[in-house]
Amino acid sequence: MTGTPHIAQRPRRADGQRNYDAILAAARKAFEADGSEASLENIAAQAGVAIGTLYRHFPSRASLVEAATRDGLADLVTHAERLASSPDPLRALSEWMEQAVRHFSTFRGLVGILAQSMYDEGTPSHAMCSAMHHGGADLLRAAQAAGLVRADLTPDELFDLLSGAAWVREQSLPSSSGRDGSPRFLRLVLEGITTRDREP
Amino acid sequence: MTGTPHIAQRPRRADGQRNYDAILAAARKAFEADGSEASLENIAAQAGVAIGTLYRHFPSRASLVEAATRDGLADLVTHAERLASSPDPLRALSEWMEQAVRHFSTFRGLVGILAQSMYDEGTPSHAMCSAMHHGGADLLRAAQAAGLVRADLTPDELFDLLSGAAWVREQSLPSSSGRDGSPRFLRLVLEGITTRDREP
DNA sequence: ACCTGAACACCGTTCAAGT
DNA sequence: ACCTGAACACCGTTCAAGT
Repeated sequence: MTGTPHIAQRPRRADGQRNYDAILAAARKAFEADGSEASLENIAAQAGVAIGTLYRHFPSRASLVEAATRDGLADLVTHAERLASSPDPLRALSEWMEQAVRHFSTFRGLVGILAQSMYDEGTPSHAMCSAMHHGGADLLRAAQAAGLVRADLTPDELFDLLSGAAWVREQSLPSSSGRDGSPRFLRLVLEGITTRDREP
Repeated sequence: MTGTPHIAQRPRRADGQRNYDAILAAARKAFEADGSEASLENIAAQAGVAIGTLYRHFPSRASLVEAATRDGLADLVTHAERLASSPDPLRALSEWMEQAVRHFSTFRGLVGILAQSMYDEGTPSHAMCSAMHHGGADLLRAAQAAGLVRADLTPDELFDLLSGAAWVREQSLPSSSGRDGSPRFLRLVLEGITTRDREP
Protein backbone atom coordinates (compact mmCIF):
# COMPACT_ATOMS: atom_id res chain seq x y z
CA MET A 1 0.00 0.00 0.00
CA THR A 2 2.92 2.35 -0.63
CA GLY A 3 3.47 4.77 -3.53
CA THR A 4 4.08 8.46 -4.00
CA PRO A 5 1.29 10.38 -2.28
CA HIS A 6 -0.23 13.03 -4.48
CA ILE A 7 -0.19 16.39 -2.72
CA ALA A 8 -2.14 18.79 -4.91
CA GLN A 9 0.18 21.14 -6.87
CA ARG A 10 -0.55 24.85 -6.96
CA PRO A 11 -1.71 25.79 -10.48
CA ARG A 12 0.59 27.95 -12.58
CA ARG A 13 -2.04 29.87 -14.48
CA ALA A 14 -4.57 32.41 -13.21
CA ASP A 15 -7.65 30.55 -14.43
CA GLY A 16 -6.27 27.35 -12.93
CA GLN A 17 -5.79 29.04 -9.60
CA ARG A 18 -9.32 30.43 -9.64
CA ASN A 19 -10.80 27.01 -10.34
CA TYR A 20 -8.58 25.38 -7.75
CA ASP A 21 -9.82 27.79 -5.09
CA ALA A 22 -13.45 27.44 -6.14
CA ILE A 23 -13.25 23.65 -6.01
CA LEU A 24 -11.65 23.74 -2.57
CA ALA A 25 -14.32 26.08 -1.22
CA ALA A 26 -17.09 23.92 -2.64
CA ALA A 27 -15.43 20.78 -1.26
CA ARG A 28 -15.22 22.17 2.27
CA LYS A 29 -18.91 23.04 2.16
CA ALA A 30 -19.86 19.64 0.77
CA PHE A 31 -17.71 17.70 3.24
CA GLU A 32 -19.23 19.53 6.18
CA ALA A 33 -22.73 18.90 4.89
CA ASP A 34 -22.38 15.34 3.58
CA GLY A 35 -19.14 13.97 5.01
CA SER A 36 -15.98 12.84 3.26
CA GLU A 37 -18.00 10.75 0.79
CA ALA A 38 -19.75 13.81 -0.65
CA SER A 39 -20.44 13.65 -4.40
CA LEU A 40 -17.48 14.89 -6.45
CA GLU A 41 -19.73 15.70 -9.39
CA ASN A 42 -21.77 17.92 -7.13
CA ILE A 43 -18.64 19.64 -5.82
CA ALA A 44 -17.52 20.35 -9.40
CA ALA A 45 -20.95 21.70 -10.26
CA GLN A 46 -21.02 23.95 -7.19
CA ALA A 47 -17.59 25.25 -8.14
CA GLY A 48 -18.79 25.94 -11.68
CA VAL A 49 -16.27 23.65 -13.39
CA ALA A 50 -16.48 20.41 -15.35
CA ILE A 51 -15.70 17.15 -13.58
CA GLY A 52 -12.46 16.76 -15.51
CA THR A 53 -11.15 19.99 -14.01
CA LEU A 54 -11.69 18.70 -10.51
CA TYR A 55 -9.73 15.54 -11.37
CA ARG A 56 -6.96 17.58 -12.94
CA HIS A 57 -6.32 19.42 -9.68
CA PHE A 58 -7.21 16.62 -7.29
CA PRO A 59 -6.60 13.19 -8.82
CA SER A 60 -8.13 11.37 -5.86
CA ARG A 61 -10.69 12.00 -3.16
CA ALA A 62 -7.93 11.67 -0.57
CA SER A 63 -5.96 14.48 -2.18
CA LEU A 64 -9.01 16.74 -2.06
CA VAL A 65 -9.61 15.93 1.60
CA GLU A 66 -5.94 16.60 2.28
CA ALA A 67 -6.08 20.01 0.64
CA ALA A 68 -9.32 20.89 2.42
CA THR A 69 -7.94 20.06 5.87
CA ARG A 70 -4.27 20.98 5.49
CA ASP A 71 -4.45 24.43 7.07
CA GLY A 72 -6.44 23.35 10.11
CA LEU A 73 -4.08 20.49 10.85
CA ALA A 74 -1.04 22.69 10.27
CA ASP A 75 -2.40 25.00 12.97
CA LEU A 76 -2.47 22.00 15.26
CA VAL A 77 1.20 21.31 14.66
CA THR A 78 2.10 24.94 15.25
CA HIS A 79 0.09 24.96 18.45
CA ALA A 80 1.91 21.88 19.71
CA GLU A 81 5.26 23.55 19.15
CA ARG A 82 4.14 26.63 21.05
CA LEU A 83 2.80 24.54 23.95
CA ALA A 84 5.94 22.42 24.18
CA SER A 85 7.61 24.95 26.45
CA SER A 86 4.62 25.37 28.75
CA PRO A 87 5.29 25.38 32.51
CA ASP A 88 2.19 23.21 32.98
CA PRO A 89 2.74 20.16 30.74
CA LEU A 90 -0.51 18.44 31.71
CA ARG A 91 -2.58 21.48 30.92
CA ALA A 92 -0.65 21.86 27.66
CA LEU A 93 -1.37 18.26 26.70
CA SER A 94 -5.05 18.55 27.63
CA GLU A 95 -5.54 21.75 25.66
CA TRP A 96 -3.83 20.32 22.63
CA MET A 97 -5.82 17.11 22.78
CA GLU A 98 -9.07 19.06 22.90
CA GLN A 99 -8.05 21.03 19.85
CA ALA A 100 -6.96 17.88 18.07
CA VAL A 101 -10.28 16.14 18.67
CA ARG A 102 -12.10 19.19 17.35
CA HIS A 103 -10.04 19.24 14.16
CA PHE A 104 -10.21 15.48 13.64
CA SER A 105 -14.01 15.69 13.65
CA THR A 106 -14.41 18.65 11.29
CA PHE A 107 -16.69 16.46 9.17
CA ARG A 108 -17.88 12.87 9.10
CA GLY A 109 -15.32 10.43 7.74
CA LEU A 110 -12.27 12.61 8.34
CA VAL A 111 -10.92 10.82 11.39
CA GLY A 112 -11.08 7.51 9.53
CA ILE A 113 -9.00 8.95 6.72
CA LEU A 114 -6.50 10.41 9.17
CA ALA A 115 -6.21 7.17 11.12
CA GLN A 116 -5.43 5.31 7.90
CA SER A 117 -2.98 7.99 6.77
CA MET A 118 -1.08 7.89 10.04
CA TYR A 119 0.54 4.56 9.24
CA ASP A 120 0.30 4.50 5.44
CA GLU A 121 3.01 6.50 3.70
CA GLY A 122 1.35 6.25 0.31
CA THR A 123 -1.34 8.66 1.33
CA PRO A 124 -1.75 12.42 0.78
CA SER A 125 -2.40 13.16 4.46
CA HIS A 126 0.48 11.09 5.74
CA ALA A 127 2.95 13.96 6.03
CA MET A 128 0.56 16.08 8.08
CA CYS A 129 -0.37 13.11 10.26
CA SER A 130 3.25 12.37 10.90
CA ALA A 131 3.88 15.97 11.96
CA MET A 132 0.92 15.83 14.34
CA HIS A 133 2.21 12.58 15.73
CA HIS A 134 5.54 14.18 16.57
CA GLY A 135 3.93 17.25 18.10
CA GLY A 136 1.64 15.16 20.27
CA ALA A 137 4.46 12.83 21.27
CA ASP A 138 6.52 15.78 22.51
CA LEU A 139 3.70 17.05 24.70
CA LEU A 140 3.09 13.55 26.00
CA ARG A 141 6.77 13.06 26.84
CA ALA A 142 6.87 16.35 28.74
CA ALA A 143 3.80 15.46 30.80
CA GLN A 144 5.27 12.04 31.52
CA ALA A 145 8.64 13.50 32.49
CA ALA A 146 6.84 15.67 35.04
CA GLY A 147 5.18 12.54 36.42
CA LEU A 148 1.72 13.79 35.51
CA VAL A 149 0.74 11.15 32.95
CA ARG A 150 1.23 7.39 33.22
CA ALA A 151 4.66 6.54 31.90
CA ASP A 152 3.63 3.45 29.94
CA LEU A 153 1.40 5.33 27.50
CA THR A 154 2.90 5.39 24.00
CA PRO A 155 2.35 8.07 21.34
CA ASP A 156 0.52 5.53 19.18
CA GLU A 157 -1.86 4.85 22.04
CA LEU A 158 -2.34 8.55 22.56
CA PHE A 159 -3.48 8.83 18.98
CA ASP A 160 -5.80 5.88 19.32
CA LEU A 161 -7.43 7.66 22.25
CA LEU A 162 -7.65 10.92 20.31
CA SER A 163 -9.09 9.19 17.27
CA GLY A 164 -11.63 7.29 19.33
CA ALA A 165 -12.74 10.51 20.99
CA ALA A 166 -12.99 12.25 17.63
CA TRP A 167 -15.00 9.39 16.16
CA VAL A 168 -17.50 9.50 19.02
CA ARG A 169 -17.83 13.25 18.53
CA GLU A 170 -18.22 12.77 14.80
CA GLN A 171 -21.25 10.55 15.38
CA SER A 172 -23.27 13.57 16.42
CA LEU A 173 -22.46 15.62 13.30
CA PRO A 174 -23.61 17.76 11.64
CA SER A 175 -27.25 18.32 12.61
CA SER A 176 -26.68 16.07 15.63
CA SER A 177 -29.60 13.70 15.16
CA GLY A 178 -29.12 12.47 18.68
CA ARG A 179 -27.44 13.95 21.70
CA ASP A 180 -24.87 16.57 22.46
CA GLY A 181 -21.37 16.20 21.09
CA SER A 182 -19.94 16.94 24.51
CA PRO A 183 -16.23 16.54 25.17
CA ARG A 184 -17.04 14.26 28.11
CA PHE A 185 -15.37 11.33 26.37
CA LEU A 186 -12.08 13.16 26.19
CA ARG A 187 -12.33 14.29 29.79
CA LEU A 188 -12.81 10.67 30.88
CA VAL A 189 -9.79 9.66 28.85
CA LEU A 190 -7.71 12.46 30.30
CA GLU A 191 -8.62 11.60 33.87
CA GLY A 192 -7.90 7.98 32.96
CA ILE A 193 -4.36 8.54 31.79
CA THR A 194 -3.20 10.97 34.50
CA THR A 195 -1.21 9.43 37.33
CA ARG A 196 -3.22 8.49 40.37
CA ASP A 197 -2.60 10.63 43.41
CA ARG A 198 -5.81 10.52 45.42
CA GLU A 199 -6.82 8.19 48.25
CA PRO A 200 -9.59 5.58 48.13
CA MET B 1 -36.12 10.05 11.95
CA THR B 2 -38.75 7.74 13.46
CA GLY B 3 -40.87 5.09 11.73
CA THR B 4 -41.46 1.38 12.03
CA PRO B 5 -38.14 -0.42 11.79
CA HIS B 6 -38.18 -3.29 9.35
CA ILE B 7 -37.03 -6.47 11.05
CA ALA B 8 -36.74 -9.11 8.34
CA GLN B 9 -39.70 -11.56 8.43
CA ARG B 10 -39.06 -15.28 8.25
CA PRO B 11 -40.26 -16.58 4.86
CA ARG B 12 -43.30 -18.85 4.80
CA ARG B 13 -42.31 -21.03 1.88
CA ALA B 14 -39.46 -23.51 1.58
CA ASP B 15 -37.82 -21.89 -1.45
CA GLY B 16 -38.08 -18.51 0.26
CA GLN B 17 -36.38 -19.86 3.35
CA ARG B 18 -33.58 -21.36 1.29
CA ASN B 19 -32.93 -18.08 -0.47
CA TYR B 20 -33.17 -16.12 2.77
CA ASP B 21 -30.48 -18.32 4.33
CA ALA B 22 -28.25 -18.18 1.26
CA ILE B 23 -28.46 -14.39 1.14
CA LEU B 24 -27.62 -14.11 4.82
CA ALA B 25 -24.60 -16.40 4.49
CA ALA B 26 -23.34 -14.47 1.47
CA ALA B 27 -23.92 -11.17 3.29
CA ARG B 28 -21.89 -12.20 6.32
CA LYS B 29 -19.01 -13.21 4.07
CA ALA B 30 -19.21 -9.98 2.07
CA PHE B 31 -19.47 -7.75 5.16
CA GLU B 32 -16.41 -9.36 6.71
CA ALA B 33 -14.46 -8.96 3.49
CA ASP B 34 -15.65 -5.51 2.36
CA GLY B 35 -17.37 -3.92 5.34
CA SER B 36 -20.97 -2.85 5.78
CA GLU B 37 -20.96 -1.07 2.42
CA ALA B 38 -20.35 -4.29 0.50
CA SER B 39 -22.10 -4.52 -2.88
CA LEU B 40 -25.65 -5.84 -2.59
CA GLU B 41 -25.63 -6.99 -6.20
CA ASN B 42 -22.57 -9.07 -5.46
CA ILE B 43 -24.20 -10.56 -2.36
CA ALA B 44 -27.24 -11.55 -4.43
CA ALA B 45 -25.00 -13.08 -7.09
CA GLN B 46 -23.00 -15.04 -4.49
CA ALA B 47 -26.26 -16.31 -3.03
CA GLY B 48 -27.43 -17.35 -6.50
CA VAL B 49 -30.56 -15.16 -6.51
CA ALA B 50 -31.68 -12.12 -8.48
CA ILE B 51 -31.31 -8.71 -6.91
CA GLY B 52 -35.08 -8.39 -6.50
CA THR B 53 -35.10 -11.42 -4.22
CA LEU B 54 -32.58 -9.81 -1.90
CA TYR B 55 -34.74 -6.70 -1.68
CA ARG B 56 -37.84 -8.79 -1.04
CA HIS B 57 -36.31 -10.30 2.09
CA PHE B 58 -34.24 -7.32 3.17
CA PRO B 59 -35.75 -4.02 2.03
CA SER B 60 -32.79 -1.99 3.26
CA ARG B 61 -29.10 -2.46 3.88
CA ALA B 62 -29.73 -1.80 7.57
CA SER B 63 -32.19 -4.69 7.77
CA LEU B 64 -29.62 -7.02 6.20
CA VAL B 65 -26.95 -5.90 8.65
CA GLU B 66 -29.40 -6.38 11.49
CA ALA B 67 -30.19 -9.94 10.42
CA ALA B 68 -26.50 -10.75 9.92
CA THR B 69 -25.51 -9.56 13.41
CA ARG B 70 -28.63 -10.39 15.44
CA ASP B 71 -27.42 -13.69 16.89
CA GLY B 72 -24.02 -12.41 17.98
CA LEU B 73 -25.52 -9.42 19.72
CA ALA B 74 -28.21 -11.55 21.34
CA ASP B 75 -25.42 -13.65 22.84
CA LEU B 76 -24.04 -10.47 24.31
CA VAL B 77 -27.33 -9.70 26.03
CA THR B 78 -27.57 -13.25 27.37
CA HIS B 79 -24.03 -13.03 28.65
CA ALA B 80 -24.79 -9.79 30.47
CA GLU B 81 -27.73 -11.42 32.24
CA ARG B 82 -25.58 -14.32 33.34
CA LEU B 83 -22.82 -12.02 34.59
CA ALA B 84 -25.23 -9.80 36.50
CA SER B 85 -25.07 -12.04 39.57
CA SER B 86 -21.28 -12.34 39.56
CA PRO B 87 -19.52 -11.99 42.93
CA ASP B 88 -16.84 -9.88 41.21
CA PRO B 89 -18.75 -7.03 39.51
CA LEU B 90 -15.64 -5.33 38.13
CA ARG B 91 -14.40 -8.51 36.51
CA ALA B 92 -17.90 -9.11 35.17
CA LEU B 93 -18.04 -5.65 33.64
CA SER B 94 -14.54 -5.98 32.15
CA GLU B 95 -15.26 -9.35 30.60
CA TRP B 96 -18.51 -8.16 29.13
CA MET B 97 -16.94 -5.01 27.74
CA GLU B 98 -14.25 -7.05 26.03
CA GLN B 99 -16.85 -9.27 24.42
CA ALA B 100 -18.91 -6.25 23.40
CA VAL B 101 -15.97 -4.57 21.69
CA ARG B 102 -15.23 -7.77 19.81
CA HIS B 103 -18.81 -8.06 18.57
CA PHE B 104 -19.12 -4.38 17.70
CA SER B 105 -16.11 -4.70 15.42
CA THR B 106 -17.12 -7.86 13.57
CA PHE B 107 -16.70 -5.97 10.32
CA ARG B 108 -15.93 -2.43 9.22
CA GLY B 109 -18.84 -0.04 9.48
CA LEU B 110 -20.82 -2.05 12.02
CA VAL B 111 -20.07 0.04 15.08
CA GLY B 112 -21.19 3.16 13.23
CA ILE B 113 -24.51 1.54 12.42
CA LEU B 114 -24.94 0.38 16.01
CA ALA B 115 -24.08 3.79 17.42
CA GLN B 116 -26.73 5.38 15.21
CA SER B 117 -29.27 2.69 16.07
CA MET B 118 -28.78 3.13 19.78
CA TYR B 119 -30.62 6.42 19.84
CA ASP B 120 -32.79 6.13 16.71
CA GLU B 121 -35.94 4.07 17.19
CA GLY B 122 -36.70 3.96 13.48
CA THR B 123 -33.87 1.57 12.84
CA PRO B 124 -33.75 -2.22 12.49
CA SER B 125 -30.97 -2.66 15.05
CA HIS B 126 -32.54 -0.39 17.65
CA ALA B 127 -34.22 -3.15 19.65
CA MET B 128 -31.02 -5.14 19.99
CA CYS B 129 -29.03 -2.02 20.85
CA SER B 130 -31.52 -1.10 23.50
CA ALA B 131 -31.27 -4.56 25.06
CA MET B 132 -27.48 -4.30 25.10
CA HIS B 133 -27.75 -0.88 26.69
CA HIS B 134 -29.82 -2.31 29.53
CA GLY B 135 -27.51 -5.27 30.02
CA GLY B 136 -24.44 -3.06 30.14
CA ALA B 137 -26.12 -0.56 32.44
CA ASP B 138 -26.90 -3.33 34.95
CA LEU B 139 -23.29 -4.48 35.06
CA LEU B 140 -22.13 -0.88 35.38
CA ARG B 141 -24.53 -0.20 38.24
CA ALA B 142 -23.34 -3.31 40.12
CA ALA B 143 -19.68 -2.32 39.77
CA GLN B 144 -20.51 1.21 40.92
CA ALA B 145 -22.54 -0.06 43.90
CA ALA B 146 -19.47 -2.04 44.97
CA GLY B 147 -17.42 1.15 44.75
CA LEU B 148 -15.20 -0.29 42.03
CA VAL B 149 -16.09 2.08 39.19
CA ARG B 150 -16.42 5.84 39.35
CA ALA B 151 -19.98 6.69 40.35
CA ASP B 152 -20.47 9.55 37.90
CA LEU B 153 -20.13 7.39 34.79
CA THR B 154 -23.44 7.04 32.97
CA PRO B 155 -24.56 4.12 30.78
CA ASP B 156 -24.52 6.40 27.73
CA GLU B 157 -20.91 7.26 28.46
CA LEU B 158 -20.09 3.59 28.91
CA PHE B 159 -21.38 2.95 25.41
CA ASP B 160 -19.43 5.85 23.99
CA LEU B 161 -16.30 4.29 25.46
CA LEU B 162 -17.20 0.87 24.11
CA SER B 163 -17.98 2.28 20.67
CA GLY B 164 -14.77 4.27 20.57
CA ALA B 165 -12.77 1.18 21.48
CA ALA B 166 -14.59 -0.88 18.85
CA TRP B 167 -13.99 1.77 16.21
CA VAL B 168 -10.25 1.84 16.93
CA ARG B 169 -10.18 -1.94 16.69
CA GLU B 170 -12.17 -1.80 13.47
CA GLN B 171 -9.49 0.35 11.87
CA SER B 172 -7.16 -2.64 11.71
CA LEU B 173 -9.67 -4.93 9.94
CA PRO B 174 -9.70 -7.27 8.13
CA SER B 175 -6.22 -7.85 6.75
CA SER B 176 -4.88 -5.28 9.23
CA SER B 177 -2.95 -3.06 6.85
CA GLY B 178 -1.24 -1.48 9.80
CA ARG B 179 -0.64 -2.64 13.33
CA ASP B 180 -2.13 -5.09 15.76
CA GLY B 181 -5.74 -4.77 16.79
CA SER B 182 -4.76 -5.16 20.42
CA PRO B 183 -7.28 -4.55 23.18
CA ARG B 184 -4.92 -2.04 24.78
CA PHE B 185 -7.39 0.77 24.17
CA LEU B 186 -10.05 -0.96 26.21
CA ARG B 187 -7.60 -1.76 28.99
CA LEU B 188 -6.66 1.92 29.22
CA VAL B 189 -10.32 2.84 29.38
CA LEU B 190 -11.00 0.25 32.06
CA GLU B 191 -8.12 1.41 34.20
CA GLY B 192 -9.35 4.94 33.60
CA ILE B 193 -12.86 4.38 34.91
CA THR B 194 -12.03 2.28 37.96
CA THR B 195 -11.93 4.13 41.27
CA ARG B 196 -8.52 5.32 42.34
CA ASP B 197 -7.11 3.50 45.28
CA ARG B 198 -3.36 3.66 44.93
CA GLU B 199 -0.88 6.18 46.26
CA PRO B 200 1.11 8.69 44.17
C1' DA C 1 -1.24 24.52 -19.22
C1' DC C 2 -5.74 24.07 -18.72
C1' DC C 3 -10.78 23.08 -19.65
C1' DT C 4 -14.82 20.50 -21.43
C1' DG C 5 -18.04 16.89 -21.58
C1' DA C 6 -18.97 12.50 -23.71
C1' DA C 7 -18.17 7.72 -22.66
C1' DC C 8 -17.78 3.78 -19.87
C1' DA C 9 -18.31 1.13 -15.69
C1' DC C 10 -20.57 0.00 -11.62
C1' DC C 11 -24.07 0.00 -8.29
C1' DG C 12 -28.61 0.99 -5.74
C1' DT C 13 -33.48 0.57 -6.18
C1' DT C 14 -38.02 -0.25 -8.24
C1' DC C 15 -41.45 -2.79 -10.58
C1' DA C 16 -44.03 -5.29 -14.28
C1' DA C 17 -44.31 -9.89 -15.68
C1' DG C 18 -44.10 -14.48 -14.56
C1' DT C 19 -44.40 -19.18 -11.65
C1' DA D 1 -46.02 -16.12 -1.93
C1' DC D 2 -42.14 -15.76 -4.26
C1' DC D 3 -38.74 -15.02 -8.16
C1' DT D 4 -36.68 -12.74 -12.26
C1' DG D 5 -34.32 -9.27 -14.66
C1' DA D 6 -35.03 -5.15 -17.35
C1' DA D 7 -35.19 -0.27 -16.49
C1' DC D 8 -33.94 3.94 -14.42
C1' DA D 9 -31.07 6.98 -11.67
C1' DC D 10 -26.82 8.40 -9.95
C1' DC D 11 -22.02 8.60 -9.45
C1' DG D 12 -16.83 7.71 -10.10
C1' DT D 13 -13.24 7.93 -13.43
C1' DT D 14 -10.91 8.40 -17.88
C1' DC D 15 -9.69 10.60 -22.04
C1' DA D 16 -9.94 12.64 -26.78
C1' DA D 17 -10.70 17.07 -28.48
C1' DG D 18 -10.34 21.74 -27.91
C1' DT D 19 -8.47 26.72 -26.28
